[in-house]
Amino acid sequence: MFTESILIENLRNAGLRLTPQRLAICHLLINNTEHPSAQQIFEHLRPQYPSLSLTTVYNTLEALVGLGAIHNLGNDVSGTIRYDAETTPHANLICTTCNRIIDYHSPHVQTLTDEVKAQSGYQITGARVLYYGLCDECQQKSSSQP
Amino acid sequence: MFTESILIENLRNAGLRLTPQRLAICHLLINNTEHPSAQQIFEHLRPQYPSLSLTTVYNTLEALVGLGAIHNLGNDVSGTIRYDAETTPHANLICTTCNRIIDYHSPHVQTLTDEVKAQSGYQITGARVLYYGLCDECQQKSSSQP
DNA sequence: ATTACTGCAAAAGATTTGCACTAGG
DNA sequence: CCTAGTGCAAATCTTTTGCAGTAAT
Repeated sequence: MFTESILIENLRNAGLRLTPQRLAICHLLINNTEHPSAQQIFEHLRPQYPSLSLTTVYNTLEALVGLGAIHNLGNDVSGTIRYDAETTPHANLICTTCNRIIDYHSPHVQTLTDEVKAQSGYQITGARVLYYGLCDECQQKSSSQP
Repeated sequence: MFTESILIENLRNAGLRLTPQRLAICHLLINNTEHPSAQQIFEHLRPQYPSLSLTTVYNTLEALVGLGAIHNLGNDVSGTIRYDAETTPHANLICTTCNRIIDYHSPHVQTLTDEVKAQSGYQITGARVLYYGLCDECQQKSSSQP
C-alpha cells in the first residue's frame, strides 16, 4: 500500500482520530529522512498549517511512539529528542558536528537484539543503537581548515 | 592500580586540577553501578560535601566525558541524562518501569562497532547501545498485580 | 451527540551561563 | 601568583500540563 502511509494505518487501527494535523505529521515523517525533532517538524509544517501547535506535534509523536509506529532516538548532540520512522532493527549514525542522523543497516543489530531478548531476562520493548562521530562532509570541512 | 581510580588518572594526565569535588565524583562513579544522573550524584555526595554544587557536578561530568573516561548514555525514561563509568563496548538495559540501568556485555557489540567503523565512512567517536524493557523484578511485580 | 483532539498559556525539569570568589598547582 | 574551578542565581531550552473551545466519528 503506497497511497496510504503505514503510520496513518497505525492510527486508524488503534482507533485514533485522523485529524489534518496528524495526517500532515505522518506525511512528513514518511517523506523526510532527517530524523526530525518535534520543533523541526513544527517548523516544516507551520507554513502550510499556520494554526498547528507544537503541543499537537508532541501529542502525535507520543501517540505514534506508543503504537510502535515510530521510534524515539533519544537526545541528539544538542539535547533534543529525534524521531525515526524506520522501525526495523538498525543503527543510527549521528554527526557530532552537523547533528545529522542517518540510518545504518547491519544484520549484526538483529543478531545482538535476538541475543539480548533471549539472554538478558528483560522483556525488551525497544532499542536504540547509536554511533556518534564525524560524517564524511564534516570530516572534509575540518581537514581543509586546520 | 587499585589505589587510584582510573578516572583520577585521566584528569591528572589531562592537566586538570584534582579538586576535592572532582575526586569525590570520580570515587562515586567508580563505586556505584547505578549509572547515576548528575542530580543523583549530587544527592549522594551532598551529605558529605555540603558545599558541593550541581554546577560542579555537571562541569566534572562534562570534563570526564570529554576525556572519554566515562560515557553519556543519553536520556533515561524520565528524560534525564545518565552516565556510565564502564567504557568498554557493551550494551545497557534500561527498565522502563523502575528506570534502573544495567550493563550487558556481548561480543556482538564489538563486532557491530568494528563494522560501523570500517564501513560507515564516519569517524566514530562514541556509541550508545541501549535496550528498553521490563527488568526481572518489574516483570514479577506487574504479573502479580493484574 | 460524544468525547478525543487542538491550541494557547503557563509550568515543570534539566542543563547552561555569567560572574565574583576561592584554591590547586 | 595565576588562572582554572567553584557555587550561586538567573537564564535557556525542551517537554509537559491544564483547560476551554473545536471537530472527527
